[in-house]
Amino acid sequence: MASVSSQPQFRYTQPPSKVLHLRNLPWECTEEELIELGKPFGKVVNTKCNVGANRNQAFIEFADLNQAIAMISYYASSSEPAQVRGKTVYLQYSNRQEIVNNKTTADVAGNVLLVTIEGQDARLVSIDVLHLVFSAFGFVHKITTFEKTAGFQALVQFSDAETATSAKSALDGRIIPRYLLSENISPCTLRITYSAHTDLSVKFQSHRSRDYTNPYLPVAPSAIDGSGQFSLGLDGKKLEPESNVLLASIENMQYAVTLDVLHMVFSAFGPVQKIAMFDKNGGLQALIQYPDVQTAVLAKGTLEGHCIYDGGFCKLHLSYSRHTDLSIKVNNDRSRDYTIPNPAMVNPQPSTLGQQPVQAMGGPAAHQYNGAPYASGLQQPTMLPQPSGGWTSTVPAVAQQSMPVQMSNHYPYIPPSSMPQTNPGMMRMPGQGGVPPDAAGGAMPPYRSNQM
DNA sequence: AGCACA
Repeated sequence: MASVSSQPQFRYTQPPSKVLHLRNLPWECTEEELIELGKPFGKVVNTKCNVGANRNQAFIEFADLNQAIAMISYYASSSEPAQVRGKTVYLQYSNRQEIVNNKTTADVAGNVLLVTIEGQDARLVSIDVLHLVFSAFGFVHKITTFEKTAGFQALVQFSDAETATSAKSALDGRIIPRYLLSENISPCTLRITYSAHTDLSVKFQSHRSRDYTNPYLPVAPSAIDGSGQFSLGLDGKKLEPESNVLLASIENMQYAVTLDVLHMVFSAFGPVQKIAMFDKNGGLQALIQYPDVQTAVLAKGTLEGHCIYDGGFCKLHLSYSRHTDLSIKVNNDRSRDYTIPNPAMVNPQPSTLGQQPVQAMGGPAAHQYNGAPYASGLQQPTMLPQPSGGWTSTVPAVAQQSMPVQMSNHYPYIPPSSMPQTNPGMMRMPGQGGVPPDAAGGAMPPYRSNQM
């Protein structure tokens, strides 16, 4: 205990304490900055920053009460207010006598992040979008989401604290990129702290929790029944375990959808290995095989519910197939194995549908897909390294620009002349996971820091 | 801009 100043010449709303309460601090104010601020007045023995709902308050504890008084006194009569990074901070005695527990779990680095999604439509953010966002920093093992008083929250598990830290520092306080969300969803801010968890317990794959280390984990019973087919929508869905093979159903197929059209559409996300088309329940379905699950997830997340042609034609519904490797017996206009090295094996001539000439679409159709092509991240889109550039440069394959060369070799089917106001290469993606408008147009650097 | 504790 320090000797108490017996001179009440400075009366403030709070009785003196060697702990000072600061407010109006800039976000992400560091302990070092607090120490710098207090050092001229005495020995700072403890600090706590990021306090309060807005995390813009802090405490400084001096070794001696007189030092705290000196600081308060100084700024009470100074013409220059106390500042941190040019921002005026307001000081007063704390109503506590010491800083307790300077390090909370939220401050101790761990491999699991506690993410609070803030915003009007926070709970419309799907677990898939979160997965995509956090995968930019490393392999995401598990995600659980839940509703608390703090709002919509998620726990995101990485392999290690370093990866989690890079994600935290890049994403904390940023918004989820708009193009990952439906247009009518208002901006959602991420607030991130560390969780004390080290390994989340995920019993089922569901719209609320995922275990990406175990794609064949049973699907939650609650997610199975009643949900039937495609629940589209903005929030959780995806009832089946992820797979590298997608099952596509095409609704409202006013125009023929050919193998080549499917190949082009799905190649935007990664190499398509095999496609098999078949009729089911009077509609057309297709199985599309990628080399890896991540690519399929990306394609599904982006394409689900969207139409191949403008005007609501040929709407895609995607689910995960239980297949992992399709058996293509013969290459024809309904099925093809693109991995077969000898092109002579492939019959490029659709037999039932006349192949239409391809011009008329303002450049190669492939370019329409520049927004979501795969690129370097192809093999492991979740392994993109590199925290330093911020996630501007690290975000998933969605952001990559380069286009697979082979795209230009494919001939999208052009529907009959009655084709409505769009060319077939142009996907309309109004919904969640949609490619940003610029992306569809080809020129797009969506990962600007100012978009976060 | 007003006192910490997923």
